[in-house]
Order: sequence, then C-alpha cells, then structure tokens
Amino acid sequence: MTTGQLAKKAGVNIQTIRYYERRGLMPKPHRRESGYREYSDEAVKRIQLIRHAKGLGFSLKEIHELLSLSLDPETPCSEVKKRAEAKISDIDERIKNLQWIKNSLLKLSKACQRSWPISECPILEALEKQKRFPEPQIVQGERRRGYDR
Amino acid sequence: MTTGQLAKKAGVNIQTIRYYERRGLMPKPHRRESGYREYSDEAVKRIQLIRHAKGLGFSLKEIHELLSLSLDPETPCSEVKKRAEAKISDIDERIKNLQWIKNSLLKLSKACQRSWPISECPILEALEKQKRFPEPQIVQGERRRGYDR
DNA sequence: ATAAACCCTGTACCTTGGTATAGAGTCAAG
DNA sequence: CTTGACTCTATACCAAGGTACAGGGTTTAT
Repeated sequence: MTTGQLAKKAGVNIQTIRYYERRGLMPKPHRRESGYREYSDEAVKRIQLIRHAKGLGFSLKEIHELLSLSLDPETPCSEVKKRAEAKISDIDERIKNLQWIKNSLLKLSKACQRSWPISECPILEALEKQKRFPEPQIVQGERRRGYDR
Repeated sequence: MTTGQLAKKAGVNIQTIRYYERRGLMPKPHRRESGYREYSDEAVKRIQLIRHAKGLGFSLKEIHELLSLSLDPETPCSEVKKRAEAKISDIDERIKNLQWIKNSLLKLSKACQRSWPISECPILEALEKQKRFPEPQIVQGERRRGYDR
C-alpha cells in the first residue's frame, strides 16, 4: 500500500508518517522504481502503537526506545531484559496514578448523586482523602543568584 | 508562601506557575500590598496534580476540564456527573492500553530469559498475539483534490 | 494522451507547553 | 540604609511534534 493509503488506514496525516520515518520510529519501507514507498499491514499496527503510546504520555524518544528494544544484535539479552523491566515499572507507576485520578472522579460522581456539598476543587479534595500522590522531596534552603530561578 | 517557595516545593520552574495561572489552571492567589503572590499548601498539591496528569498524557486543556468539574454553580449536578463519568471511561481506556504494552514487555522479558529467537519488533509481535488494540475504523475511498492529504 | 489525483523531497510554518531575559520594584540581613 | 536575593510584568525565545506548501514527477481512469 502507498503512503496515502497507510495514512488513511492508520488515521494519521501523511506527513506524520514521513516524519516518523525520519525520526527512526518507522522502518524504511521498500521503494518502487518511481520512488514511491510501499507498505505492508505491519506498518498500520506500528503507527497505531505509536499513537496509543503517545496518548499515554510517552515521548517519541521513549517510544523509539520501546520499539527498538532487542533490535540491536550487539545488545546482550540481559540488557534487554533489564530495560524491559525498567519500562514495566514505569508503566505500573502510570497505572497507579491513573487509578488515583479515577478514584477521585468516582467519589465526585457519587457525591454529586446524593447532592452533597462539593468543595471548590473536588478532585483535589478526593485525592486529599486518599493521600496517595508521593510527597515532594524538597531541598529547602539557600537563596540563589540571578533572575527568576 | 511566595511564588519562588511554591516553585521549589512543587519542583517546577517559577515561570511555569505564572503560566498555569494565566491558563486558568491555578486560581488567582491573594496578593500582598507589594503585588507579591501569597500561596497556601493547597497550591503545592494542585501543581503536583497537574504535573502527574500531564505525565499521563492529558493536555493542559483536559486538565483544566478535570479540575474545574463542578466549579460552576450554574452547571447542574447531573451534568457534572455525566462529565466525570466520561473522564472515567477515558481513564479506563488508558489503563487498558498501558496494560497491553506492559504485557508485551513481560513477554519480551520472558522470551529473553530463555534466549528465544526474537523478531525484529518484539513489542509488535507480542501485541500481535494478544490482538487487543482496536482495529482501525477506516472510511476507504474517494480521492481528494490538492496536495498531500 | 490527458488530467485529476496521487507521490516525492525540501523547507517553512504552526501549536503546545513551557523558559529566559529585561527592566523595574520589594524584602531582609548586616 | 545598602545590597544581594528575591518579586513583578511583558515580551521574546525555545523544543517537541507535527502540518503545509512549493515545485516537480507518477498513476490511472477516461
């Protein structure tokens, strides 16, 4: 399939595909005599994975790391495993955070149902009662030279 | 506490705080005679919530919507509830997607352990076996006038 | 064989989410 | 009562992630 067809199937702008190729997120596709790119169905899935990951807050750089895990034959298996596991705990962290936000929304929704009084910021209040987001690790102290910061 | 102290506690740039205020994500704080902003501990939590949500792929606009749910006394409770529930299903979707990616990483990690042959893109292959990401809803068809797209 | 609808490269531009700098005023320790 | 470390506003700049356009070649239905 051509670039345009791929773009349509994957639901992205055609320029985005070429951009991802430049960024190394899409493998360089086979070219026709004319120079036209030729894609397989694999490509559709790859783009969709990129878009999903992006929606989940991964940067293109991170997605590149994810996608190229184990691609390099130089990299020893233990290294790949290590990196995969690091990504897994990152993901666990994200899931937890999403669950906290979800819980607070659930509380809000219930409070609403029973027409309870709701504070100025119900999300914050709900989170308050859970006390889950990590406390800030501050190095309080010394004043600095210069303008702001 | 002053803006600079808040910035330090919350671990963000001082300019970011003023930026969030302009964007309506932070409520306008009390001002001293001198014009200095004066914040309470609430503000620290608010900023941290914003940052967490941002890391999870929410845009500032979406975060604003989340934070201001039910703030407007004009909005009927049923409406608030409806919006909260919409956000909740959005979050459920995100959690699912994260779990798919996590699963594929787990498979990769296991395959690696037993030194199995690994394809060019193990993440995609792992997802392949799960078949979970929604299939593209394509409107195939008509050619369009103009340049790309 | 022609014209609409595509594709190519290269480059310029846009939006989001900040950061930095300038110029001027404030605060607090010595 | 000065001076170094802050604060303010306004405006300029930056990086990431695209998106659009120009100028030119290709495909395909008619």
